[in-house]
Amino acid sequence: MKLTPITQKFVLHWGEMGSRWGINRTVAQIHALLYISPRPIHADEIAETLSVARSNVSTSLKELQGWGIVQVAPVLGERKDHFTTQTDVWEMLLVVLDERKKRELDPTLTLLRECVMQAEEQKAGGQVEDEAYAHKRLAELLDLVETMGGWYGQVRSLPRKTLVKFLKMGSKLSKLLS
Amino acid sequence: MKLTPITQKFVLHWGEMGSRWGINRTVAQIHALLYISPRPIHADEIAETLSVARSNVSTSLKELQGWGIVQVAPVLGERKDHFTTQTDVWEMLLVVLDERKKRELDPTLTLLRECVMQAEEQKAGGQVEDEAYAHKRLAELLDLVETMGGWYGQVRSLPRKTLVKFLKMGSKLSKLLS
DNA sequence: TATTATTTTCAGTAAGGACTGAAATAAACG
DNA sequence: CGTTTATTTCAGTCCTTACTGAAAATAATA
Repeated sequence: MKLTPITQKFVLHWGEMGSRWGINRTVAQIHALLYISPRPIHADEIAETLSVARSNVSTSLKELQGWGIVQVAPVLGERKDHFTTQTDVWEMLLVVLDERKKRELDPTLTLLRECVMQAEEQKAGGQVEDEAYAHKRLAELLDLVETMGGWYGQVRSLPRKTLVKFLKMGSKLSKLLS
Repeated sequence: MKLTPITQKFVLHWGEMGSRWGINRTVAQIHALLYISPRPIHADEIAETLSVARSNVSTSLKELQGWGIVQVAPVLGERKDHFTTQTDVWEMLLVVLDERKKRELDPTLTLLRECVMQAEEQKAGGQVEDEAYAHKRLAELLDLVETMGGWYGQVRSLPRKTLVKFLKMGSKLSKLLS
C-alpha cells in the first residue's frame, strides 16, 4: 500500500498524537492506516508500508483488537488475515472512550472510594488537622470523578443521532441550560 | 511531609494514572502531593517525600507551572520558593483540558484542515478512487474534531455553577434533549 | 499425514525518556 | 561586594518500553 504525501502526513501525525495520549506510536499508525484504507489489509502489507517488523504488527493488531477498534475481516479467496477498523468516527470515539473509562476511570473511582472510606473510619478515632484536610481534598476529587463518570454514562446512552446533534448544537447549549 | 497510608496510596495511583495519559509519573506524583497538602511546600520537601532528586523536582515543577496547575506561593519569613495547586478540582480539570486542547487538539485540527484542503485541490485534477476514499475519511475525522472542539468551547464558556449543574444533572439530560 | 503458509511468542537489543549529581547560575543576605 | 542559600542546567547513566528476528506454534492445503 503506497502512501500519498497527504495520507503519510496523516499517519505520522496520528502516531505522534497517540504517543502523547499514552498509546504506542506504531499502534496508532497502524490504526490510522486502516482507517484510510478503502479495503481490509493484511499484516505483511502493514509491516511493509510502515517499515516495521512483521512481529511488531502482529502485537499491535492484537492490541487494537483488544481496544475494540480493529477487527479481522475475511477476504474472499485470501488465506491471510485481513484487518479493518470501523469507518464511523463517532462509533470509534465512543468505543475508545468506553475502554479508557473501564481501564482508567473506573479503577481510579475504586481507589478514591477506598481512600475516602478509610478516611471516614479514621475520623471516628481522633485525627490530625492535616489528615482531615487531605481527606477533604480526596472526597472532592471523588465527587468530580463520579460526576464525570455518571455524566458520560448519560451521554453514552443517548441514541447516536441525538448525541451528535447534541454535540453540534453550538450556542444553543447555553440557552438550553438557562 | 510524611504520607499516611491513605495519602501514599493516592499519590502512587495518581502517578500511575498520569503515565497512562502521557504525563510523567513523577510530575503527576508531585501534583498529587501538592493537592493534598494543607499548605504550600518547598522543593526540598517534595524531593524528600517522594525520594527523587532535587533537580528532578525542579524540572517537574516547571512543567506543572507550564500546565498552569501549580504556582509559586510566597510564604511569610521563608526564603525558599513554596508551591501550591488550586484546591478547586473543577478549575483544575478545566485548566488541564484547555491546555491539552491547545497542545493536541488544535494542532490536529490544523493538520486535518491542511490535508482536507490539499485533497480538495487534487480533486480538480483527476485522482484515483482509493485516494478519494482516504480523503473522505479525513474529512469525516475533521468534522468530528471540529465538532468536539466547538462543543468544548461552548461548555467552557458556561459559568462554573451552570457547568457543574449540567454535569450533575443525571437522567434529566436525555429528557432535556428530546 | 507431510508440506507449506501464516501467525505468534519471546529472548535479546535498541531507542527514548526519566533521573541523578555535580557544576553553573541566580537570588538573598549582611 | 563577598558570602551564603536556593535554583537551574546539563552531561552522563539508568530504566522502561518498543522493536526485531528467529524459532515455535498454529492453520491450511493436497
